[in-house]
Amino acid sequence: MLKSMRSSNDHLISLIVSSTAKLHLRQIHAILLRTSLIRNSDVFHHFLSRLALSLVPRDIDYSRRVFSRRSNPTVSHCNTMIRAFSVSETPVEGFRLFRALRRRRSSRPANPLSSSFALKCCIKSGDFLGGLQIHGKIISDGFLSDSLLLTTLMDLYSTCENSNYACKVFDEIPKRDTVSWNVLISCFLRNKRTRDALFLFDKMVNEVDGCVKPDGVTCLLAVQACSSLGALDFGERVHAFIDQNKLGGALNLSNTLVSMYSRCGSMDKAYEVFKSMREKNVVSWTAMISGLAMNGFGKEAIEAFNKMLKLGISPEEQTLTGLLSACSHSGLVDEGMMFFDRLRSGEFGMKPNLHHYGCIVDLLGRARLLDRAYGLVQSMEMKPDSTIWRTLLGACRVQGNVELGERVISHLIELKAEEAGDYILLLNTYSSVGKWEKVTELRSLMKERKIHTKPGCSAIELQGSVHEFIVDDVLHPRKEEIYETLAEINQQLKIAGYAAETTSELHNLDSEEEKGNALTYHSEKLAIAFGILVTPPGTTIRVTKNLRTCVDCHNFAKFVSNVYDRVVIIRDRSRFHHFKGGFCSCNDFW
DNA sequence: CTAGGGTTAG
Repeated sequence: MLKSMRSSNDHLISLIVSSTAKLHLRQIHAILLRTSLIRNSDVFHHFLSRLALSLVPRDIDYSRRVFSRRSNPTVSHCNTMIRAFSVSETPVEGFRLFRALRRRRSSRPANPLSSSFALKCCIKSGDFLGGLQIHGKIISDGFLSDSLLLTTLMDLYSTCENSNYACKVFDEIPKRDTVSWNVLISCFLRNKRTRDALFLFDKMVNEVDGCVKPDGVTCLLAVQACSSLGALDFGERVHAFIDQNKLGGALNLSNTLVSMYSRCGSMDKAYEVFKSMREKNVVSWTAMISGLAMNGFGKEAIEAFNKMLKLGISPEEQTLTGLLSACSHSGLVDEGMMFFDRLRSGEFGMKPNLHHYGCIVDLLGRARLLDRAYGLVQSMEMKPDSTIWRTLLGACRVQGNVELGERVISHLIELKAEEAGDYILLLNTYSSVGKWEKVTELRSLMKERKIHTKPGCSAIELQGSVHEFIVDDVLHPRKEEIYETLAEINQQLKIAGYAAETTSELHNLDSEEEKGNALTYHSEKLAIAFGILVTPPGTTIRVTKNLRTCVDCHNFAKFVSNVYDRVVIIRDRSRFHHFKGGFCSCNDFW
């Protein structure tokens, strides 16, 4: 009798486990209620996890209802529910349930899975304090030996931007495996410790920690790190590692490679990877289109977009952002407006978002149609954000439109989103038309409001290691040689007709008094000088910069590319400048 | 009162 009952339960459970459709589960629910089999803890557990975790789309309300009707939920039942909340829109509920569970079972420690799922709830809801509480409970429950749990804990500190704590937890993990390493790498990546992330990758490759080896995820993270640093050599090394160890093939990894190569200014390599992919999705196409856009291949980006449509792949919002930015970067005004109109008509199944408007504002600004750009911003159905205004401000700066510039910055101030860079743009607008009294006025205002500029930072990669420079850098070990080289370069360039422009571009507020004689060295100049110093003649110099390159440095790079016969590639905040023989690929006005 | 947990694309 008992045996037959168990076998009928088994049958039922296998039925539950195999169902993913909501309707199906509802029918099963009805049967379970009618037969009272729902009371069976085992059956209930399987039913709940199916309903709460496997159902797509998820139905958290239904799950919550089912769960709350259970009179004596076990720890497993609660865990399932906490886990369901951790991936729901209301993760706070999961944390609440965790606390209720612990109160109820005060005599015995909860099982480590409860803490794990509750941690995920805190991570999702950004509840750092709740996470800290759980950390305390992990200690008091004696779960510090649970490597998986500690890995989740690291992720908590990672999302709370506390990479030092994440490191501490990492050191305490008794058995570190590839995933723990990956979480630390992803932590460094999220917290702008990109070089540390690459350092860890190297350590893993060299098998510093026993037999822990990089896997596909490690490589994906490393490629992302290279992408944000613009470290092409390192990226190629990681790519080679992927091929050698047969870790490639996954769609997300290939997509990341495409993006990395294009963000490192190597469109050939990006296309090579793209072409070799057996399967491509929207993300692949978007990566390719955005890459082409960034590198100034506007026509090719449009071609790629049309081909994607032809293949029946529907674009996403980011695809359109890439396409429209391609049009603006390459000065394809008519094409850009045409795509924008099609977008607005609803042809692509979406409405223009802020990024799309931003691209068009940029497009119109570059085409010197400032009034039209301003009109468009005012006609937007959503509230323009600071980026939109900032784009417009950039256009004002290029065209020396003081009036509109002032109006735009008042919008930014109204949004309480004005940044130091915005004041600099306005400052440069004033100085470009010679309004010096306004410049002085604005400067004292900035001093008064204690507005500090973000330091420019440039990076250059040499033999796989990345060297970073800030304005007037004095930290680099070879600073003497670098400054000597820079002085020599300046002399050479002067002969060729280069004149440093010290009046209209003032990134550094405090440099006014020094301006003229000893001029400030922007980080990109230092990086370029370093490149000239340490690489053999003819080597391409690749520099990555966090801000927008100023007119003077842009000019400087042009001359260097000619006088020293080098290809210089600068990655700006949003795009690439390829300098060769005294010219730049960009069609900006300078 | 066993089951069940951690990282990852544009």
